[in-house]
Amino acid sequence: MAYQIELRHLRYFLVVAQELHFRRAAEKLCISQPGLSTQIKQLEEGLQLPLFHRDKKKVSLTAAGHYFKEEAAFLLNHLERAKTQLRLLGDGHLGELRIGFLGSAMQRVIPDLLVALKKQNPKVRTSLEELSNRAQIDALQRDRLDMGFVRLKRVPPDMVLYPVYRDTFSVVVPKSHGINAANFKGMHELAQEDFILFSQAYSPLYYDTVMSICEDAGFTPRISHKSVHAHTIFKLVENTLGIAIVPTALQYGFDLKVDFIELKNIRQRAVLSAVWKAQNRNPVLPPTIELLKKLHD
Amino acid sequence: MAYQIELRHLRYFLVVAQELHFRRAAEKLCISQPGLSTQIKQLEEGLQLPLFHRDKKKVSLTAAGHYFKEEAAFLLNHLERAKTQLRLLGDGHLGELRIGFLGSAMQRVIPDLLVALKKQNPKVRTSLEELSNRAQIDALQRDRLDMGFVRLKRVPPDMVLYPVYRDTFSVVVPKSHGINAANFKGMHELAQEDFILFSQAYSPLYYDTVMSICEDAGFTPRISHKSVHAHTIFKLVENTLGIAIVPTALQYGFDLKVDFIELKNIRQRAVLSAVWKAQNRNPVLPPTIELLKKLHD
DNA sequence: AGAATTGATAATCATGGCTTATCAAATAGA
DNA sequence: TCTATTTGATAAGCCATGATTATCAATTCT
Repeated sequence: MAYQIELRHLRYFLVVAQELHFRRAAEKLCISQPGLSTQIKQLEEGLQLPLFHRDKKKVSLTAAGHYFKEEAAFLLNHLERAKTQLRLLGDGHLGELRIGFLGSAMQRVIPDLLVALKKQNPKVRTSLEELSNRAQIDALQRDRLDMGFVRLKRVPPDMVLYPVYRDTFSVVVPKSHGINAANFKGMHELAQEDFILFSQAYSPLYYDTVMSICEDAGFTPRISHKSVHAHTIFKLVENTLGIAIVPTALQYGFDLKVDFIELKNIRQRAVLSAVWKAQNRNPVLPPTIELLKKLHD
Repeated sequence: MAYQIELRHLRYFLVVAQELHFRRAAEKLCISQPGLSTQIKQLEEGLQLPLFHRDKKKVSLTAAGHYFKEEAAFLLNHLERAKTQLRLLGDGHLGELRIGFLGSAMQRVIPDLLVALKKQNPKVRTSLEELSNRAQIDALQRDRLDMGFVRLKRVPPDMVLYPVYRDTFSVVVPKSHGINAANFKGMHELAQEDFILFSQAYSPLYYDTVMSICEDAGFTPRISHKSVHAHTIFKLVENTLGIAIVPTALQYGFDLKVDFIELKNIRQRAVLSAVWKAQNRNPVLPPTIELLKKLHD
């Protein structure tokens, strides 16, 4: 072991890795450039391999550097998080639970969970962030979230997926539309409509499921618009730019002039699942999972 | 923020937390007891809460101390793991990039990438495997591949799709065919031909795209044969069993008696994309992605 | 009480982190 | 091509601070 690595090294390294420029990085860190250079050199000596290519006036990360950047960021983030958890613990709280969710989980599942959690243990603090499926998985992987609420059927192997809410789908039509909940016969009636859907990148499972609904009805939908916001979709429907198929839960919480026709008789369901990392040691997580299972039962 | 926390603090703290005895811990750490005391005090100041009860001649952990012991151990262990990973990487053994690709990527994209990669970082080892779209996604999912080259427009949510090469399509006709590059008027001339295509299962996107090309020309193709190998397709064309539509790049690398008629004036393009798992931590991956983006620009 | 622990404090030493001054190499501009 | 500028690395010195020794107050044990 050449040199003992300290957090200072990681902090400095991260800034250099970001700036790819020693002088700018040094300025950002409020230290001198030579000081920074020696610290980075120490780090490289401690790891026994170079983290930067310094050839031809250009600084760039080596393969090892790229890898270590991830790890260093992870470590500092984890320490920061431990510190906030400690602060809460010191205040008598049990800790903080960082939750990510899709917009469509805000209608029922998330509020129910939060209320129950508050009731069971008032000393738990929660932070909420609306994120796409993809962003949630990413944030969980990096320990920026403790629990996500997604519409996916598979997650990385070190994560647990737990379905919490099976919803029906509903067709969303403008009030002026001839078809409504009373006279609706079946999806086949809608073969000629323009469809407005959530972007496939936002939720591939939703997209595939909607496709299979139409396929079951014997047609391929003509898609006129895509969006990642339910509100946008409803606005478009309201303005007769097409019809939509969305999880039924979305009918609450918006004040718009559209009709929902619930599709009770089709096989597809909109499944919302909780996800968390199996090895997450946040003390608030286990009671929350317990609670989820109890709410779901 | 009172004090900047360093790894030294964590290292010292862990020993004290284990021994619950400052003098013994100091001895174990080969430092003096007063030095250890001040360091622990600094740590507590940095976290803004006490980690030890020191009343009545007995040292014990506070609740916060218990929690922080876990976290500190985790952090140091994680850093150690990162270091050994890096050491392997330095030996060049972990520096392997496993690439999967469609046959049609072998003409340009893959060779270009490999040459550039070798040039930028000669210590990276690469392994290549020709696989179908589906097989590549599967292998990526199981961590058997680091990067794939596919013709797909969507991939699972934990993967990234990055288009790297937009190619035109070409009609492939036998030399003896009346129509050739010089007198070709448009796709509508080929409405009555038999078509030989790549299997739908091999590449759904290719299949759909060819269908849309014919649709745009006002006909539905009559399909006489399907195959998963370009070579087979060309052989069939050569023997006047039909004509084919394939990515233009395939005209290089085969020695066959067929003519390529490039379809420059249609809207469809054969897009080849790189795919990788977002959370893949192979250190060779990031510089490769960077390289791809630079090559593509 | 006296002896022997305990961890905290005080004063001092010295390692090493940081500074300024400077360099060689590469780049940009005229 | 020549100069001016910018890059990161090096050299020498300062000083902050981690660590040391000496000591203390408090507790426990005999």
